[in-house]
Amino acid sequence: MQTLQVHQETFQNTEPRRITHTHTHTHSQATGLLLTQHVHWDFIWRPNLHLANTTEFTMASSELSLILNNANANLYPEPQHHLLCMTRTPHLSEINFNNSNTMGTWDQVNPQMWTRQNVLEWIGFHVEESRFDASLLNMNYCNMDGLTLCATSKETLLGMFGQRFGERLHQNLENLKARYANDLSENAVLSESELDILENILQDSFPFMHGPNLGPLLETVVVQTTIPTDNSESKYSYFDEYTNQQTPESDHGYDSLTESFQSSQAGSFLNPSSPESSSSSSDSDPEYSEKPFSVSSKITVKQEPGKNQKRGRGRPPKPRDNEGYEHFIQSKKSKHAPRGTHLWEFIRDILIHPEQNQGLMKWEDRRDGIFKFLKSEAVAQLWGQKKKNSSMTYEKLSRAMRYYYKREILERVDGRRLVYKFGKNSTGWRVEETGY
DNA sequence: ACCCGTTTTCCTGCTT
DNA sequence: GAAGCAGGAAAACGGG
Repeated sequence: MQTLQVHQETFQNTEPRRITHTHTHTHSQATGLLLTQHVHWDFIWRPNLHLANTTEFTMASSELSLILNNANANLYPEPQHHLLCMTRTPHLSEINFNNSNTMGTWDQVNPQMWTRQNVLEWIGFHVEESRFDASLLNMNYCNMDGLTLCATSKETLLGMFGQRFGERLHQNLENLKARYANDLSENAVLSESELDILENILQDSFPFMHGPNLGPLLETVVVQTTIPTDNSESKYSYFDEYTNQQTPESDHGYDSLTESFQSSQAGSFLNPSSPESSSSSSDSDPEYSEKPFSVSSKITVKQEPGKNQKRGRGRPPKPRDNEGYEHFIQSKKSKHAPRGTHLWEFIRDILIHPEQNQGLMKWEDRRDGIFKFLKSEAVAQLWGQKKKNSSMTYEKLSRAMRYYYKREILERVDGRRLVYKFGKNSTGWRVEETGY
């Protein structure tokens, strides 16, 4: 058995090609050698801070948009950068360095090593393959890492994903597990080429970081570990992790709307009828959500003053400060930027989950798709939150709504304030489509 | 670089 | 008068 150590200095070195590794020989029954990347958590979630351009933002404050983002991630899967997929403990030999497989990274990785994003992509792949109605998915059940997934019994999977889709997932998972079953003790040593590739990945991942800057951020060690194959061995239990997550503080100073969503998030958004949903799902962005521990409960970002400043027509340019993290986010997302949820989809999703929307909107006529804004400004705020636009108002939102008339996504409802109707070009709201 | 689709912003006039 | 509606105009912005 060999233990390989890549020291922290490796990443402080301005010349990463000098990565060194040492071998120590020990007798061990360990089944594998894992490359563990400890990325400091402040780095992981600080970008979220920057993204949240709201007056006041708490980690738990934007639940609806976060949940919707999760839903988006499922509907429009976004390929993740290698390193961000590696925040748990992937086996180096299992990393798809080419990333050319259209199936996604998960296909090249032992399911036990999957990140939550990998699990999402895997589920998304099967949704596509089986033409399963993704709107029936409970996103909370999709938000688990590979270790937890592998530790989940068939019965539980069936319960989570339904008989047919659950069966399919279970079958495929078993196949994938079997594929990697004999491979765990192999590739314990990094070859020079693998080290080169690792260097490249690190460089790609932190293009704005150079040599010494990487040091404080990355602390990479290679550890010898046994991969648990049993439920009881699973250290990072999905259920433990989420049920132990702290509840949002009540005095965070966010608006009442958000509070109402905080209090309503115990259930699943996409599948509100699911009984044992206990996930908080407060991970705003799956890419940065691989944190094994809770983070501080409140983060406040002050908004710039001067909102009443007179300005010209049209949309002002977005602020371009903080190039560092911003650039990282932009470059990472630009590869395959997801098609964001459209406004009408956002509205629809609020409507089809009435127990989650806390009286923001209601159906006037469910069959005909007629609905009404009950808290118009609150909905606008929420929409703005989703679009990282703290100055969204109902007036602006309604203008966008009116543009839908022409495209027949919405139809006019004359004489009734705050009332709209879904048009023939909208989908996903009908009882036949949602199942409830 | 340019086009296109989808907003976002601002505005005027009208209706409830 | 306030809130909302209607829709023109211009601009932002991401994707192709």
